[in-house]
Amino acid sequence: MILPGAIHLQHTLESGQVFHWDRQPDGSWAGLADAMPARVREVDGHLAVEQGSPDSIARFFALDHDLESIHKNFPDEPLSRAALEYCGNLRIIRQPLWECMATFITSSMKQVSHIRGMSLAIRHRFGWMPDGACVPAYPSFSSLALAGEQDLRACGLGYRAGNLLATARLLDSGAVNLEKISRLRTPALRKVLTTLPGIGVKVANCILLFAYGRLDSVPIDTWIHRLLLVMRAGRPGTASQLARYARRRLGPSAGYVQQYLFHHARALKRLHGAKFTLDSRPRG
DNA sequence: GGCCAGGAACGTT
DNA sequence: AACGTTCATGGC
Repeated sequence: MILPGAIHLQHTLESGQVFHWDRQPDGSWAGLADAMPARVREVDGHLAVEQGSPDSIARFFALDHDLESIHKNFPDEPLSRAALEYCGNLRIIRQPLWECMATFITSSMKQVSHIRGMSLAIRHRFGWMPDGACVPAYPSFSSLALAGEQDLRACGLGYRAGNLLATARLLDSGAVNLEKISRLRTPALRKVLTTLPGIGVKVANCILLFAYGRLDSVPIDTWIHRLLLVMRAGRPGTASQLARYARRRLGPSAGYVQQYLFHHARALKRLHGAKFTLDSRPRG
């Protein structure tokens, strides 16, 4: 079954927004959607469902996002245009709230490949295997709330283990309900998210963008920080100044632009080994 | 071996 | 409010 809505699966699944999908030897991609096994393939720039629920898969891959309109709103600026040319039809997907939150709590000061490794270790140790799946489902916050910190550290989390455990326990206690707060407007939602252990502004913006579908949210990591400085011709700024600049400069779907910039920049580094001539890592 | 990675928390000015 | 430090782990 071919679903409507253009998509580039490799750009979408290997751009550091989700960490459990795997390309199979036959070229299809295997993962989970709504905790159900899913296998999909890109056919003619569209998504073909080979296993799983088409409705769940369409929702997970956010095939309802109007890519043409989003692309039309990309800023008229060289870096954004180059990124759009490189990875058009990359989609920002709609992830389960807790799974997205948990993986990005573990993301701080880790490379994308490490985040993937930690996520898989947690799935194997604490998760469960749905019938016919290739990878275990991510454990619920209630399951992780029962884990010991040492068991989490054994998954390679280091100091992040305490934060993941504390947030899992908070959610399990009912102090915060991830579904209920989804009715809040973005700034209020961001504020609630940043009260949780291990979630600062950057991780909150990842959750807002990749799970809550707030497409104007811009996570500013080391890569985006450097790119914004290049756009500003090297003019430095505080974190909040750069955030304001990004919102204004990247337009109404700033989160989408951000993801294309991030993915393109990382692809260039893999090809050429170099980053940018302006060196200025974010501090604090 | 030094350096850096999709940062956050906390202390000091 | 703006900086500095510290926090584990792994790859190059």
